[in-house]
Amino acid sequence: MANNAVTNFHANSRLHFIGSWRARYDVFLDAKLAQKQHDSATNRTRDVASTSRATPRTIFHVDMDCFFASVAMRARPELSTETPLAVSWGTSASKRGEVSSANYAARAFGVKAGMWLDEALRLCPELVLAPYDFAEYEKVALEVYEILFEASRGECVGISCDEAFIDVTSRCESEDAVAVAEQIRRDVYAKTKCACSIGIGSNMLLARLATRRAKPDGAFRVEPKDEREFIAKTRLADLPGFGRHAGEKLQKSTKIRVTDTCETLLKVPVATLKSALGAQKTEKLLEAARGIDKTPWCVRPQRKSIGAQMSWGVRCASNEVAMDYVKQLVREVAYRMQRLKIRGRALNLKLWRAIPDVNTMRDYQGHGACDVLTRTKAMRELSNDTELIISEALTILRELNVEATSIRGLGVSITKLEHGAETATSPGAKQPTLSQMFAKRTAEKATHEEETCVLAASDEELAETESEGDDDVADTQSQLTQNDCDFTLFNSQAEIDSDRERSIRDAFEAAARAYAWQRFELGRLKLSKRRRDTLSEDEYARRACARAADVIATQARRSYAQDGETGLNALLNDARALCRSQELLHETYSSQGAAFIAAWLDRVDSVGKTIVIGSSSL
DNA sequence: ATCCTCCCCTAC
DNA sequence: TAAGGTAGGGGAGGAT
Repeated sequence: MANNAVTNFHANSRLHFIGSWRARYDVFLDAKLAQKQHDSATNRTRDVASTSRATPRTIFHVDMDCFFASVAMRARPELSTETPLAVSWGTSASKRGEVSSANYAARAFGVKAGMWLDEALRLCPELVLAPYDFAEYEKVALEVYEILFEASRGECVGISCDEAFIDVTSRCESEDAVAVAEQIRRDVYAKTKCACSIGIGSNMLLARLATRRAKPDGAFRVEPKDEREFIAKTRLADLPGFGRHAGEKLQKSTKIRVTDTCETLLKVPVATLKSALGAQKTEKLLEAARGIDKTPWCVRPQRKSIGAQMSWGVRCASNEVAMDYVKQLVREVAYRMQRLKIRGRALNLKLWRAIPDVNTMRDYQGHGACDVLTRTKAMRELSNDTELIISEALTILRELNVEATSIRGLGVSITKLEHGAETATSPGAKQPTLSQMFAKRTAEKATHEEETCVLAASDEELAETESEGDDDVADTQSQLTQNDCDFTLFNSQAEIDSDRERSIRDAFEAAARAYAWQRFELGRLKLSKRRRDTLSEDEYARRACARAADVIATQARRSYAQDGETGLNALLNDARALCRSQELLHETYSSQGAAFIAAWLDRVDSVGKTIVIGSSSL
């Protein structure tokens, strides 16, 4: 049971969404930069990835105001802006969980992000709670990025789903910076119904600090003549990179508090700071305290590591279970590497080991008090091959020699990466067929079908023929519930044990829907012309889904008959890959389709993991 | 000297 | 106590 919680959490967690933002954004960036190269044939080529800025620039720091809460608000048009609302995993009944984001009405009651829900409800009993909606955050974020790219002609550095820097130096030679910022803010609001704030400064640091003054829903510029004064009065806690531990160390050795200003810090002997914080950190801190920021401007930084970890609900009854967790993590990482065409040379295993006798039984699912161990190993070869990485990872796990029952979390990450390399060709790598599948979007002509992916039924298989008559309509209709299709993938109980049937059916249902939507939206999934004319678009899409599910069910049965469990797992991997590939298709899809597919992706993802982990820990 | 490993710290 | 993921940078100290 605990494993279900793990996998569901993993796919639905706010931290996972935030942490994996870069990967989603990269897909968008690639499309953007490719388009830009195309533009440069007609326009003048511009330096997209310039690495440093010596001269003063005009930098905007664009930050969405209480992003998750704003997105939640637009889904609830009946609420006035005066209604306090918070996004949280918990409900007002359970009062468990933390506030992830609170709108400004809620903040007026003292409700803040990070606060426990029971406290938030005590401060503000009428607080409206909204669930996470990751698909929607992604959609809004990319809409905002679209605007920022436009406004800055591609000079946009994405920080997260709700935050970015843009360089508008050249544009602000002829236009007033604040006016430009206000225009961007209006554009963002018009497109997304979400407010953002913009800080303006001569470098990224000053722009970021300016945003603090701009919020909420405003713009603020640090004028060049005011920079000295501005930074001098800035609190140390506001400087980026200056966290809790740095604050404590500083206070211990210098009596300076994080609430003191940069001005104060500069009076401290440099040697004192260095012994407390280290040379590099001191250097950076002192630069920041003078308003200097030498961070390179890089629109598309190269990824240096890629990994996945789990430290929630991890409980291992035996070594085999621990090995299964590791295998599952490696599959996730290898899959991402294959999709991104990245290979690596070094493997890092991270393991949370419970500290004996410390709060041991108090945990429900959390990792509790732990030592965190990490081990690095050079891999036999530059690779992104699932099996190779699994064997290397299991070697490390064995060498760490940790009692399985004390393991509270595991992580796998790959470093020393090489980009753009060819993908592993070993048997495990079925996914490339999917990249082939979706590479076609950008391909000049829509030649289809070297698709060997199990789920990728040919269009012919999916297409209904004109000759199918009204009987078929009735047939299909009988399979439809009021709002949805009925996806029966496994008809016989004997085909698969009933415990797992439900999960697998769920996964394939989601996969089938995603698949059908892709085809539908690409205009390649066709019902008969007559039917298309008589059905509403919604109804048409539903039938198309039902049709696709049917074909996939047949394939699933065939695959199970042929390869048993192995065949099913391969199918599940494909299902996950298929749904994930929606990330590649944002530009092609309608927003409705993209949102649907994103939701199904989550389901396939979690069901897929549940099955693999669950089956091996039975 | 320089690199590497195993941490620690930070941001979002 | 509590949905504790992903990624980057740096330091100490050992290996080369």
